[in-house]
Amino acid sequence: MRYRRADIVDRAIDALDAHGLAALSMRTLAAELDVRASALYHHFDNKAALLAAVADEILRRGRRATEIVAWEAELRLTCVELRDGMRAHRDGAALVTAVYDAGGVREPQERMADALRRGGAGDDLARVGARTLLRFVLSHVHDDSADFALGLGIVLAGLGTRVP
Amino acid sequence: MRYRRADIVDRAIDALDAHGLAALSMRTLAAELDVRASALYHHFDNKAALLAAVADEILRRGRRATEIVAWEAELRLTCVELRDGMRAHRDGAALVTAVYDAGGVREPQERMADALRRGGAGDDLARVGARTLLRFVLSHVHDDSADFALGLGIVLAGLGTRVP
DNA sequence: ACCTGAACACCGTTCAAGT
DNA sequence: ACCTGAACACCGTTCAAGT
Repeated sequence: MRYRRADIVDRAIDALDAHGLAALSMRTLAAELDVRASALYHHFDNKAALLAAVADEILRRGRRATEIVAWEAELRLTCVELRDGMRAHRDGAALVTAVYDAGGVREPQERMADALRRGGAGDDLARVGARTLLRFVLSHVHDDSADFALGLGIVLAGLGTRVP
Repeated sequence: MRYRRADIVDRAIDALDAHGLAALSMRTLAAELDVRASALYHHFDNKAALLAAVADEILRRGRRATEIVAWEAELRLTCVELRDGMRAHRDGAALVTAVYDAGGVREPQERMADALRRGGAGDDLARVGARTLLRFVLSHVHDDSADFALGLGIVLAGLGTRVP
């Protein structure tokens, strides 16, 4: 069989759902594709690059069409969308967090910073607020939904005391 | 040489400072102690147990005597202490986060929940607020101090809108 | 363009045996 | 009580060679 990058990413997401992140090695993924591990290096520089592509695809699939609403509602919706996207796959949060920590998946954070600026926040507040929200989501993915909503409300209320 | 658990934990912290978490394998640590890797399994069940002991020791060393103060100041101090403890060692944050995610190092979170309850928060708010703060600290360890203080102020202000 | 085969330099963990 | 020696079943990555 001959594959393209997208085929490998698709299969990696399947493997993630089936066996989890700890079991997603270059060798096991290659075996699922009935190929040697070394073949994957034709498509990706290394494992980190492969995981980054997988994280991007997971978040892309989780994204819904977003209407322009009041900044707080938009931020809340973005956070819920992110959480849902990650929860749709086994170890999705662990994977996205690893890639985020390595400098990837910056788009959601920029989207939230834009929303804050549209709401009247200055550059520093928009930047720090967006990062705080993004990290809140990453670290609370596995809380139950009530706790997540309560914690998110706390952070948004804190932002509300500082956005005009 | 014959060692005790504490000797191994001390050497692991030295190795962490010198070479980082990624380089801290059972084999490299054993080599620094001039011992085989298998000897470490006499002292710890597995690598996760060893890392948990290292994380506890890092946080214990980072803890300063805390006076009883107003709940917000106490929370702020606790967060700064945690951050300082982790920043004192290379990959300290990555290590403590890994252990926290595995269910370890619950004491700081309990301390913050107590502070919130003393401040008048209900059980749910104390629990979620403490977790939100703990995770804020874990995920902002490497921000510069101004950004950390600003973000922490946001979360504390949010709590302030809910604690009587 | 995409893949194989073989190798290199590692891992965590187990366990009988030594002192 | 603490450690060795040897093994088992893995890793990520490289690279010449094949089609």
